[in-house]
Amino acid sequence: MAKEKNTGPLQASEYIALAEFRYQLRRFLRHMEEEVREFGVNPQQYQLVLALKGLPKDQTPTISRLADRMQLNHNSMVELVDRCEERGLIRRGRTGTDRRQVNLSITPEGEALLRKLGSAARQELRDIGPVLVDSVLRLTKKVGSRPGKQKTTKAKKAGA
Amino acid sequence: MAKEKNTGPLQASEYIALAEFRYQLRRFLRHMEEEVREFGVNPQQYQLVLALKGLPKDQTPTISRLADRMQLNHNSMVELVDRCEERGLIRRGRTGTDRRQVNLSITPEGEALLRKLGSAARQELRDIGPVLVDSVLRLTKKVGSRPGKQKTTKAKKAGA
DNA sequence: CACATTATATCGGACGACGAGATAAAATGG
DNA sequence: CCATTTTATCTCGTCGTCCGATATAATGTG
Repeated sequence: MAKEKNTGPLQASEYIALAEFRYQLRRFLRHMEEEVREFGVNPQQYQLVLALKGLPKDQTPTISRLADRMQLNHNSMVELVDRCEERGLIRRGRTGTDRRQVNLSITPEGEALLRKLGSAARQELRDIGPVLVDSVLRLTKKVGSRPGKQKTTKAKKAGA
Repeated sequence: MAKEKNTGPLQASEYIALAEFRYQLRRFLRHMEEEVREFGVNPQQYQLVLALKGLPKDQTPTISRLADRMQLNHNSMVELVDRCEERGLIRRGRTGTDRRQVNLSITPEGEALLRKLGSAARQELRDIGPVLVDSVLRLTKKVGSRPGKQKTTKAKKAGA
């Protein structure tokens, strides 16, 4: 049974699980990227619009906040916002209270993009989600219970 | 309770869940990136070594295979292999059977890197894994069952 | 008002990914 | 066995994006 939490060096099966997790993750991300590109939008731009749309209501949509949400530096976010604004996906707007801050909002075109890609994202996640969850669980739950066998059955040979 | 599979346009709560999923994902990826960089290695290089280490035994470690595993184009993989070889993490080796193919292998230095970062990866995943799983499940299972409450409360304001 | 802090913006440099095209080694057809 | 096609890897030019450093503007502090 062996359900130790094992904190030492990784076993071969763990490396496999970790690599498998990354593989599935990349497949998901890449598929979404391609999906996005078909609408003539760069992946990061879509991510920003999505981050804006999905920002919890108690948070203000400033440059810094979004930078944190996308785990980018402020300056990178400024540039990303520039690009998104140029393509008409979002808008800048200054707040009344603090004129340093920028309030970002989504344009109708941005909303349209979200609608088009939203279903795809959900579908994608439905397809690959279980595999992702499986990978994570196998890595986080416990190790060594049965070092030999794994009921993986993952999609081998993706694209290329 | 509303447990419809809903295939139509996304609801506000779904956008939030989707954005939250991306947020947590980025946090995980970025944290690992920083961890890797502390060892003077570029993230992608570590990923390649890991992909190599975690490659199922029935697959040959060629350029193309690894390119698929990391969801890159062949040429991008060639360049990545170049960089990894220069830094002494992996080695190229031609096979006897088909001299077009390249057989990649991990150097002792590469193995050392894996050992150092393996535990970090596992720890990382233990920390953030449940949140990821939660996000995925909330998006894939059904929607509207518990729209109000989320045990989010995670570290707002991560980096910079 | 001098000074520090916060929020955004700009610029130069660098890295990595890609497309297009080149090479080398098999496989295939006659 | 040679011509042709296919497969596997490699090379090069280019572009997008990220980052560090630095600048500007607004706000806060004493």
